[in-house]
Amino acid sequence: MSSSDILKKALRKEGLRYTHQRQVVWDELSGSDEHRDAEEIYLALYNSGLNVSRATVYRTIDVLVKNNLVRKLELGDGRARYEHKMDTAHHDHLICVQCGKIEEFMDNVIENRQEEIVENFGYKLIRHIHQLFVICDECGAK
Amino acid sequence: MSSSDILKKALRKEGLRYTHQRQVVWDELSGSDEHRDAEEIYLALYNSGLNVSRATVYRTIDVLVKNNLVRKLELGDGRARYEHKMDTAHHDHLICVQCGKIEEFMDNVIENRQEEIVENFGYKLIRHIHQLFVICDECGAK
DNA sequence: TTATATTATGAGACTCATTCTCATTAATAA
DNA sequence: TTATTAATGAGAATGAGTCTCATAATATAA
Repeated sequence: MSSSDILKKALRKEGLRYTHQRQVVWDELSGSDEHRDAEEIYLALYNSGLNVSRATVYRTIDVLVKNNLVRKLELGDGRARYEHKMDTAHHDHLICVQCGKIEEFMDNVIENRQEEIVENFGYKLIRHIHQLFVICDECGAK
Repeated sequence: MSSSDILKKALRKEGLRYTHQRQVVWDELSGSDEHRDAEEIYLALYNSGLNVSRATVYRTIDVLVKNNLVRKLELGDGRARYEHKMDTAHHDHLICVQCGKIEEFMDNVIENRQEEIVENFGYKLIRHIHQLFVICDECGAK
């Protein structure tokens, strides 16, 4: 299924219209594995001559997040980062506190433990945030 | 060691002055096990007739966080919550996505796994955020 | 204690990411 | 096509948090 088919399907499911702006925002996100904030997405489009307003970038990202095409990362620095979820398995993140580099990790032991913990409380797990703030090899070498 | 001795010690270590405002902000935080935001702290003081400015509440909390007397929680909703760290062991949080209730958990298996993961990357773990967003028993019962 | 030096506070201006408003434009339905 | 309705753009508004600077309070020296 092509990038535009995926988007169209999600929009149809939500009863939303397929627009040029929504496509280019989705293209920008799905075409990179970086973890960028909304302004970076906006500027990348702007610098490609694609004038999508900031408001529309934010609105489109919201739609993509709601439909599970994009993941929103809150790192606690006031700017949310976004990553597409095409062909990607679930993972969490390591963030270097010095250089800001973001790596991904996934650990089944932890995933299972989480479920057990929540179960013991008698609760239901909806989602989780697990971020390991580190000093990466390059920054630590100095 | 009394609440004010703890504060005085931290301030002395930082070369900061011991003031009435810093004491009442610390009293407010250390006297409750809730997870409140800066505005709630400010209002609690205000309603007790203690007029500490918002700026000073923020500045004092920063000092307390830096000195490990208070922990800052970023839940991704744009408002940081704070909890005191007096007589408390390390723990992470469960947050009900419906009612906002916050519970604490701690799991050694997960703690150890984190260390191993970071080690495998050749990185050094500085701190972590682990939040389980759930539907709690009360909200799930409906 | 009293004077002096220096830090802390308060009030409100400011910042910055994000959301909202509303007139205009574009996509879908008829 | 046209009519209907949703989406967009521009910039105003919001809101948590930070900054400024004149004034007040604390620590230091005498």
